[in-house]
Amino acid sequence: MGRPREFDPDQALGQALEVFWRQGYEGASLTDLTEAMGITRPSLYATFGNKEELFRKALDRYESGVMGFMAEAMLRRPAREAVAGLLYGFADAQSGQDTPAGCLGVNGALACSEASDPVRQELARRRAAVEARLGDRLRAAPAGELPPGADPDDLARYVMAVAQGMAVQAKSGAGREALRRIVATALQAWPAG
Amino acid sequence: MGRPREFDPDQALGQALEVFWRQGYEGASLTDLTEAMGITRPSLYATFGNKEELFRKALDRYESGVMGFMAEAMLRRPAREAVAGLLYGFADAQSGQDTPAGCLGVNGALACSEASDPVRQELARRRAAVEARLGDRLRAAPAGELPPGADPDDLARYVMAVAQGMAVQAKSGAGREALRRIVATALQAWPAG
DNA sequence: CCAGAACCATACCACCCGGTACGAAACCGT
DNA sequence: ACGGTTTCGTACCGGGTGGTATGGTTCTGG
Repeated sequence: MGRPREFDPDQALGQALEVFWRQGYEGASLTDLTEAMGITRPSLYATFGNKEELFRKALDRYESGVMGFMAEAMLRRPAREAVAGLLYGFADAQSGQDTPAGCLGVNGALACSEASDPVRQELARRRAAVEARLGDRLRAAPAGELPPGADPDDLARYVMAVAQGMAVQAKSGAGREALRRIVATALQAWPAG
Repeated sequence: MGRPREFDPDQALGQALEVFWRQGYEGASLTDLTEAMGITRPSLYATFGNKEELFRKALDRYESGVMGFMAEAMLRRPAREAVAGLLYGFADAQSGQDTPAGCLGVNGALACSEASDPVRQELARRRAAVEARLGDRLRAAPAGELPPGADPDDLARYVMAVAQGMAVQAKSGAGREALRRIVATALQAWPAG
């Protein structure tokens, strides 16, 4: 019972995700968020808790939506195809025409003040989780699928570094074609293509 | 004539650089800056203009100091050695024990609010300048020094992406050894090593 | 020894931040 | 139609932001 809410929480969360994606965690003010979501401040707090919880929920949605391609890409074989699928997927996700440039996780990872340290640590944790998943995937690959003498964890770290570097460039204006060329060059480190 | 200032502007600028490096442009408040510099607000404004000009001066100092190794590294031959020198130099600069983790330029490049858009654009411009310099260096290399079929601009973009990716990881806690392994893996994309 | 100039320190400005108290409005069960 | 409950809208809170006005202090040139 009681007065029904006049907005769709899912759609509002989507708008919040876009604002966070474009402006980062600290760069997105409550005014920016509520205006984009079409919601008043108290409604935001009643529905999503506070700014940090709203960000975490937006992050969940980002991972399960925008980054949803990862699960499938990880399964590809041989291992080089999985890596290629991941990198090209990242490149496309960071350069979508209807989405902000760059990566939500990377954008929020660097700056700014130390007040948002919990958020930064959460983002670092999630990035580390992806890196670990990739390391597991590569470690499970049949002998011969990896570059000779390469360590799976080193490869995973390298792939993540390329992805994060692309995120920086995308945020600075690099287009999809430029990112895809980076991926193609990066894959040269993986012979037997 | 007049009362002499009681601080050394060069040393104060060095302290400001460290604060900007660690906390980013927006993350560094005037209180943080003045406390680290041992200076009052009006002294800062009288000596350096305003926060943005102070940041630009810190950036100049960063490029000529911390990034000073680039000029020498660019001259190495063959071209692969120049790239290796750059990447290992970046890795070390981003993981110094007495300096903040990560890269001043990358830290400020991503977040946060759009109020600091001029600063972001300036940083993007400087990064593009480095990329262009590297592209010129590679384009001038004798035939055969580059990977077969590789475009110099693509290579330059790739190298910058790896460097920026390392900056993200360094800011997230990656140590010097981890960064150096990324460089070693990245150089696998450049055969004939 | 004094006048003018430069610097230092305090205290303040308007503005924006994340977060909330409170009353009015809209709904449901009875 | 009415009481209870939930949401909405406004207006506000303390605190921090970048930036500055003002007055006292310390120096140099004459």
